[in-house]
Amino acid sequence: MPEQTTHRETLLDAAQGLMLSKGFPATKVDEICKAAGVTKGSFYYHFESKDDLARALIDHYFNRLTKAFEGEPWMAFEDPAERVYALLDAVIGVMKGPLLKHGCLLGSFALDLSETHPDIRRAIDERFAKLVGVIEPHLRAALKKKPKQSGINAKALSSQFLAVLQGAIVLSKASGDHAQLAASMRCYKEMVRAVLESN
Amino acid sequence: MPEQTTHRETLLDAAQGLMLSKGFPATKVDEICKAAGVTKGSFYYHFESKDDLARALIDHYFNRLTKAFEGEPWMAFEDPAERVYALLDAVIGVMKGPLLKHGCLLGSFALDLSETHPDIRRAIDERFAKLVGVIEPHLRAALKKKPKQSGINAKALSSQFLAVLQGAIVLSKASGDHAQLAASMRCYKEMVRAVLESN
DNA sequence: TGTACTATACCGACCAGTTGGTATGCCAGA
DNA sequence: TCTGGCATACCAACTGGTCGGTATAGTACA
Repeated sequence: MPEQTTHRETLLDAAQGLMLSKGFPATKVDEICKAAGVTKGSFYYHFESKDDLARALIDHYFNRLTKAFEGEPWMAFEDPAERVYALLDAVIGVMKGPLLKHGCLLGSFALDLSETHPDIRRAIDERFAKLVGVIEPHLRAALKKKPKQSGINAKALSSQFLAVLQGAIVLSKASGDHAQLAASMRCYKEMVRAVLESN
Repeated sequence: MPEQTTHRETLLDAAQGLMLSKGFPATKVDEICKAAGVTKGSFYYHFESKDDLARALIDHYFNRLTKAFEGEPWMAFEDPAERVYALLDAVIGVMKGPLLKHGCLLGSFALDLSETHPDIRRAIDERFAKLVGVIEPHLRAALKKKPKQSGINAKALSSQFLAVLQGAIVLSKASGDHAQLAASMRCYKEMVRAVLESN
């Protein structure tokens, strides 16, 4: 596939920006078209419906998100705990970029559409599982190296990572202060450190 | 003030239920009225506009939330750490009730309305600060009793509490599994324990 | 000349908000 | 005790703009 020759990508990007700030239901198709500099006919050539766009956006957004982590050198560390810390630092870096700074499309869709759009709920759940799956093996390995086991397991701790990420977005939106995002993730990192170093 | 003789409360409750599941923009005024068994004229007698209802709902919801914690015996403990653990257990209890099980109105509004409704954003931010303020002094006291100080302060740790709460809701909506809610909060509790017991 | 795509005008359902009205309770004056 | 004025609470029908989606007539290029 060559570079984007069509308006499809433009529409996806425009929709992503608008929906990150207002959510899916409040974002109107006409508005997306205007922002993309594209007409409505073109929109409905590329997408069956507004819901269809939502499904496409989940893919689009998730791909960009994973791409943002490619090339990050966090995997290089020998020690699993160090890998986890480096990964969290990489996340903090991505939080400053356009993909997370103004919200997370997956989280926003989860709140707005989960109960009315079962297929979308499932799509989001899958992507969430993949995100959690990135950090989980390293946390598990780090926990195994611990002398004393606490009541915390790798699965809960890695889900917690995503929960903190999503919650941090909610708080930063409410406060209007993007710095809160990184602060929450740093706090999670320190708490993980406390868990891994407790003995 | 006597018992509710008007439809105002009924409308607020109906709107709360609908908006917890679909969010504000997707919930239609007609729908609220139908759910409340009330006509539209009555709605616009009690509320100036749909946005006005949102503002009233923030109050309504927050009051119910704080009321749900009244009578909880977590303040009784001498040890500040024990107070924190008991408070978190109380939160886990409230998470099973109707106020949090299907979402949090403040979080949902924060994502959907923060960027378009500055006054609502501010109202939510205030309530969030109050919620964080409930746990913060006890965490601070517990941290002071610690032998060695880590890089974690009471402010960050108490904000983290709210972030985990909000994030847990996003995850539970995506998974369709309400049990995730309590699991996240229990994980936070154990992580706090690790922080407080690390030496 | 066909394929891939774009532009414009339009439709019908929907939806926030309005209007004009009714029922009820309360209080003042005769 | 009747009466009339007034405020509160509520209702049903309506309005005008909005929004998701469509129909159709194109254009650029192979």
